Amino acid sequence: MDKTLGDLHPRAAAEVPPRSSAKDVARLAGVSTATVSRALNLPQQVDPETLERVRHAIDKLRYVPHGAARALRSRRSQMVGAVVPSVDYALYARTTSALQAVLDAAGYAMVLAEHHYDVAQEVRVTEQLVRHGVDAFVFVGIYHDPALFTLLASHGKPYVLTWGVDPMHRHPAVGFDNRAATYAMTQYLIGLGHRHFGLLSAPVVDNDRATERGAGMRAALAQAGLALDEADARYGPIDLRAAANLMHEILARRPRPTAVVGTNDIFAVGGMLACREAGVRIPEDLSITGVDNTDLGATQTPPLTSIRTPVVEVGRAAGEEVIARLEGRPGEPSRTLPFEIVIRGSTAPPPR
Amino acid sequence: MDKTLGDLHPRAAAEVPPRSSAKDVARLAGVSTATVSRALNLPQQVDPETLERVRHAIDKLRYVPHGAARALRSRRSQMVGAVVPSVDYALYARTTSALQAVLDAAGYAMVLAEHHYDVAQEVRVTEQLVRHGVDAFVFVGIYHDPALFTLLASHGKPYVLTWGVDPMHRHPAVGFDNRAATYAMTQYLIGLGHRHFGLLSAPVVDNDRATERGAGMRAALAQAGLALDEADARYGPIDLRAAANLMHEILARRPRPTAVVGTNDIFAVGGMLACREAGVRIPEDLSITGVDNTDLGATQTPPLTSIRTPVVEVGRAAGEEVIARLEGRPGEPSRTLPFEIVIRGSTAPPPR
DNA sequence: CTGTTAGCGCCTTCAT
DNA sequence: ATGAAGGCGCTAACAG
Repeated sequence: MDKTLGDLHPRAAAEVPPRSSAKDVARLAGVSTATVSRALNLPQQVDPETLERVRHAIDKLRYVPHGAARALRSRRSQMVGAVVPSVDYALYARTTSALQAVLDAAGYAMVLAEHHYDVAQEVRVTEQLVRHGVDAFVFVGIYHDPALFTLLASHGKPYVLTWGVDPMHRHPAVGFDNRAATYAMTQYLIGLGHRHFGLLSAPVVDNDRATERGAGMRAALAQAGLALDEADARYGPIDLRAAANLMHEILARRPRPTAVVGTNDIFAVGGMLACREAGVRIPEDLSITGVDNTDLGATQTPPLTSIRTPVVEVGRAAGEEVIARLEGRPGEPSRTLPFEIVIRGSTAPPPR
Repeated sequence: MDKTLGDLHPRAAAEVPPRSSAKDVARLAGVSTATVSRALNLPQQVDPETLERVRHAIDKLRYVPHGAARALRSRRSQMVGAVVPSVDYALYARTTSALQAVLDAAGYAMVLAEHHYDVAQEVRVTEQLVRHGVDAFVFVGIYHDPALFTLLASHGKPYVLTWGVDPMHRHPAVGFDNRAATYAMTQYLIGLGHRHFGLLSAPVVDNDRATERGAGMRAALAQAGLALDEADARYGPIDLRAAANLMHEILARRPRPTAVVGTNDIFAVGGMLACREAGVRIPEDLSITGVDNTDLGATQTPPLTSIRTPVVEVGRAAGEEVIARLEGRPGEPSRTLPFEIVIRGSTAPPPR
């Protein structure tokens, strides 16, 4: 029917009945707007009978409080900004999801922004979120542009850093020790007999996770009297194909490393791809390891040795910490969560 | 130093200097707040010299406009709600990321909420976002609780549905034809000679993607005079281990299907895991296919035959559509984007 | 327990 | 090109 079809097109905002306000609810319930506000925010202070009348009016009018007005008056928007490099990396998505669940349960909305590993962009999007009125922030990583902290301080916004530990304890942080993770992994590889290592990493500039993970590997090597030849290290974007291409360069080295550490599972699996293409057998010819213990790594043939990092717990704990600060409770200055090596089929003693 | 350390603790909000307002900027620049507002929103109407003075004052005071006040006054918050089942599914994360980029470029903030495949929860979180003042919405999927549309209509919020097509054109939608995707895939398998099929799917209740993908498979079978025995179909959560367990049940069937269609790559890879565990060879003994063409599937041994769905394009287009509606432009009533079968090593003619 | 009152910070006529 | 003034919807302070 034409009439029906005509009705389907999105209507201009002007044609929509104006949304009802606290005043409308007050009128219908025969109370003042102050009582409506109290019914919503401090129901225990309202006479049960009045409360009932107000609630009925709210339902009838489909009243939903105007968040901006509330935020303006109460100086709290009940929104938290989550600023992450990219949710394309599955593990940041998991942390973000856990954070979202905690915030939602406490009545906070989560505003998400990405900066694609660009510290300047990170400051920019954070200022956008300040502009939009978010009350507090969660960031990924420990290192950030000093301008970011200036911005946060000048607006008095609480924040929590995640996915790392702040050695100086200058900022509240919830995370794990990235350096210790690759340190442990490298020690394990050394224990298997490996002496010649390669590294597949994200660019370390402005990226403390990558920096620390590389440092952990180098520290373990140094402790065993070994060293990483920079010619055996490759840096590139977190992308399977890019990682595979870098791995081909490592495979071309002579002598060739017998163990390659990826700073996360994407690099490691990209490396495995290159090995398949080049006919290099894992783990007989070459051992390879990742970090973050993704499904991607665990389902490879052979399955990838990796490190289970507590990404979900980080998101959850970050949510708790940021809410604590928002509600005036002190919160932990920092929380360091445990990781765990998961040994699978991609590692073995070196050939010969 | 103790003094320094003492300074590291998060300060209570009260100790923070009050953020500067347009009034402060006006005073410093020697103009009225109206001019400050114009300098920000209609700079071409302001004398260049005055503009310069105002901008200088803004920088000096680190002034950031108060979004809530602006939203209250202008009745637009410049925030868009993205309501997705879960960003844990990597593909929704990619769509969300693309959406975020488009919104950010246009000055909109993205508020993210998840509902974990619960339609009632979807209405609940959407109302939360309305409460927080978002101007418009993007949802995943075509089917939703009618109460959701009532809510949106009663608040006059524009919205766009994604990841599917609305056959009735009742709602603006940006997506692809899920049914056609599995239809094409099943036809391809039939062409290889398969006659006995299994299905690994998400629960279809309230999930149009799963429903349509299952329907596409059944339609292709019917067209070839075949049918899916419901005893060869299994439904469960989008989770590798869960999918593997369901696949073990299918593998126990006698006679056993020679081809199993997963409604996405997680199910298919979970299925491959079970086959490895059971010693069933792919593709010699059994063919298996996914949908969404993830890295997870592409890197398996053998690599998974799948369907490249335009998940990034969907996010981008949804952003454009929702912005168009927000800015009063009409926008397309719906956009259907193409998909593409990607044939890899997990499919072959049936045994014997 | 409830009503009255006074803004929160900004944008937007209406004047000038 | 700029200023003065009112009010968006709500909550906090103060009465009663």
